[in-house]
Amino acid sequence: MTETRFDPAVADDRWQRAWTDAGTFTADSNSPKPKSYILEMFPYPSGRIHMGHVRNYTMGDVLARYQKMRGFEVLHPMGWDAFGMPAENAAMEKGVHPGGWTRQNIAQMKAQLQRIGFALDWTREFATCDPEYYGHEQALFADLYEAGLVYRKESTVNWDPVDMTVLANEQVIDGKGWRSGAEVEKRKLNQWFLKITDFADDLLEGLGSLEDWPEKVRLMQENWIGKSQGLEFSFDLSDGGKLAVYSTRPDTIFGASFCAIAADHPIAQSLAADPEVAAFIDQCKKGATTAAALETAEKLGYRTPITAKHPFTGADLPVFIANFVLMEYGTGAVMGVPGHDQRDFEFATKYELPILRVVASDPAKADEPFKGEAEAGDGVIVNSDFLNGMSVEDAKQAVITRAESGGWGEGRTVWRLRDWGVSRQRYWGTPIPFIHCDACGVVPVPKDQLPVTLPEDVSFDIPGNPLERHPTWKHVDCPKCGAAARRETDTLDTFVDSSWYFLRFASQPADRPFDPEEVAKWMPVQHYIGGIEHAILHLLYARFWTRALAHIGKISVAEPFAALFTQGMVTHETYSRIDATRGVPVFFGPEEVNRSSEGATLLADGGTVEVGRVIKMSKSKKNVVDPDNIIARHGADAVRWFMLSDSPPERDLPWSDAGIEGCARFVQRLWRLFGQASAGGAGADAEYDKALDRKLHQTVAAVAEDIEALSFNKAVARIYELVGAVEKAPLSSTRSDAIRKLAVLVSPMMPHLAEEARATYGLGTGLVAESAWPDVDPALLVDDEVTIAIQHMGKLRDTVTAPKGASKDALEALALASANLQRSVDGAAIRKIIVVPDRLVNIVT
RNA sequence: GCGGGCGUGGCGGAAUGGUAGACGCCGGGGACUUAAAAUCCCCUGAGCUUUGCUCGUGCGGGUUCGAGUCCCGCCGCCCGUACCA
Repeated sequence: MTETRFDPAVADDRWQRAWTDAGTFTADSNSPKPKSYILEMFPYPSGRIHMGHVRNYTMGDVLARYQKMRGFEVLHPMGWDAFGMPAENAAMEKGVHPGGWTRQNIAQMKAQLQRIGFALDWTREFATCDPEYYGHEQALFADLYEAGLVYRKESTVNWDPVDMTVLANEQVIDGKGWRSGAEVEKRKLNQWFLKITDFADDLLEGLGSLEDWPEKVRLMQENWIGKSQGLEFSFDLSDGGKLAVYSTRPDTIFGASFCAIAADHPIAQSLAADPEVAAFIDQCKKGATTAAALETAEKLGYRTPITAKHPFTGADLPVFIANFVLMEYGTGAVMGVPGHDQRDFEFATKYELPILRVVASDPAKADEPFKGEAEAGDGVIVNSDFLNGMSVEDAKQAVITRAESGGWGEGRTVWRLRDWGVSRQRYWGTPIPFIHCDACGVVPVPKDQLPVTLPEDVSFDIPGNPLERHPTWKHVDCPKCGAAARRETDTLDTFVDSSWYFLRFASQPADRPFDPEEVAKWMPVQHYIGGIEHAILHLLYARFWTRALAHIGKISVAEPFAALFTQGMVTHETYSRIDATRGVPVFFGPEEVNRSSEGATLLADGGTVEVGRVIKMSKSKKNVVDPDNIIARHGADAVRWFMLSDSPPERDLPWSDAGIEGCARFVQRLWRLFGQASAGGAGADAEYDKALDRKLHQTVAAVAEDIEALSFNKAVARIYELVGAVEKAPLSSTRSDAIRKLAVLVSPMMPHLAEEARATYGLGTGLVAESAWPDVDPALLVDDEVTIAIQHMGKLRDTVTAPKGASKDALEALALASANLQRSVDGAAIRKIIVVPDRLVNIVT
């Protein structure tokens, strides 16, 4: 046979059409087969598919194709998380409509995904900006309102005083508005909230059932929900009033040396007649609202004339207004224990307040000075009257008991988790379906009037919410009394859109968000794959929506995702030069640079550029590789193979040209091997090659195991080994059989190559994508012989071959017969011999 | 600041507490070729007094017959931190 090359430019398109024509990946909910729902986090349509998407969807694709070969009816859908800020930014910068921009991006990205040959059921595609989708979302939101899970309250936002608009945290840079450069202020707005805290206990409990979630994600969610037992109690104030505080560390109450209240605490407000106090309160309003900004900002306080009486010692503690205390948490006031809380320590140091030790590593160290920081750890209570000698836990209980019997406080379970603020003062999102009437108050839009659609005629030439300033959109009649009323102009957080999309993929009736019976057939998602950056918010919100919908009887599953996998990023080295005049680095893209093993030069002028760290691909660092170019050059299968090779899927994957070229070479190497399928083997028993057959069966079993564990890099390594072994094996029927099965084995990763090889070389009938995974003969999985390590004092001295399952005595004898071992032992008395069957013998002298 | 994770050759990585470096990339040598590409074969952690020995999994301790793996304390980097998605 003349040697040919595999041509992905022809084959990729041919097989993508064949799968579409055959409806290979269209999920049938009425199939009698067991169901498997494979889902990757749907993309935001930013414009182009990037390598991170390719990696994410390749992993899901391998699973989907593999599961299909294992006899499952697979649902593997794709859609678009299409609302969000980038569309509005594009509208501002380019003068386009967010909807048009988004639709164009979707069309482009869909075509890109199709060129990679993903086994997706495109019949279920939708975008969250489809009025049909967000209309159903509005109906669900109204249902949750009816169930008492939606309410309104004041909360703080970032306010740009120049642009007169709310800023997202991302739009606040170093405490300033990204466009205006003005110092950001905190401002209060009346906003919509979802009662996720009603489900705090359920969401925490539920983590225990998520055995196939990464331990780290469960831990992060547990800490985020943050259940803790503490004490709420009141101080008697010098002005005759009371100050309620909450503490998770009542055990340290004897260490309290001050109290601190939030700037918008009623007591602070009551003192605001004093211009100094008013000025301080104003100062506290400066800055952004993020936890990181609040926690790292310099601790500032204003000492009020009021003092608080310590409930045990009777000491008068100064009361401060402080910028690090938030009205939203607990009671908006805290007791300051500088010795055992880092924030309090910094505050006390600045304002020269006593720093008392009430916890020590042991009672003898009750007077040990602090080493420049608070000690938040465990220990024994000291300097604390009746608590002395107790553990931290016992002391907490003792204080709570004493407060409750004394009637001045009580134990309370509190959660770190806060209710979910879903209001956004933006255009490109789901309109919140409510109407404000002066007479009737807040009235939901009747369901037969849904969807509340976004107006098309909006402008983005000035900052702020276009819905707010639209001439007619918000002016409506009250559905209840018919009087003139105002439509809500806030839209929903886009995390709401992504909190139930997996249900809509499973079932898409026109008149309802989903059909519970159809949903029950597919849910929960068997494998959910996406980035670790979603470990908390998206995954917690989706879990909450699922539980909330179950709570109001819409569905019967409690947890949406049976198994979760968080994949790493695709990274690339950076190329830069320092701009001589401005002193800042100027970055260059990989296509502008000639990279050799010694370094890199700029194609434009031949001068050297600095090769920087390997970091996440980003436009600003220009270290982006476009999947389209790579697919055009090497074909989809080489890219897919690269995405799965080398790096474990949960870790970052550094992109390299050498790597993708190696993958493209391997595709051709396999193609050549597939061409040898009919060489030599006539099927006679004499041609049976047991060693090769064993390798084949072991590899099939191991690759299946690796895919199921999503250890794609190990599956890839196994396949390399098998390919090497088949290439080296003499011609035989076993070898031909191995080649045919190899095409099936690699097909989840390299589906186009597998189909083309089967069709060209007659390796089987029908589509590989619709074939069964090869069977494994368990008898061939076990080796007859094993290599035994011979150690002296834990150091390797020799290896010997022994029959599998050899007795301890036999292995001991083999070890002692080793000349290398004897030389090392050098006649010393043997104290002990450790034998690990089929593994090693360790001689201890 | 707080919560979580990661750290192994030149590079990506493999390794139920049991032979550290499988597999791939890069690099070196060779075969084939008029030549190149492609392909194939061999070598490739460091060092040494090289039948073999010593060192070596971010740093410092510890547990163990035996530690990349378990424990304690550090360092560095990454993710999240509630209005980026």
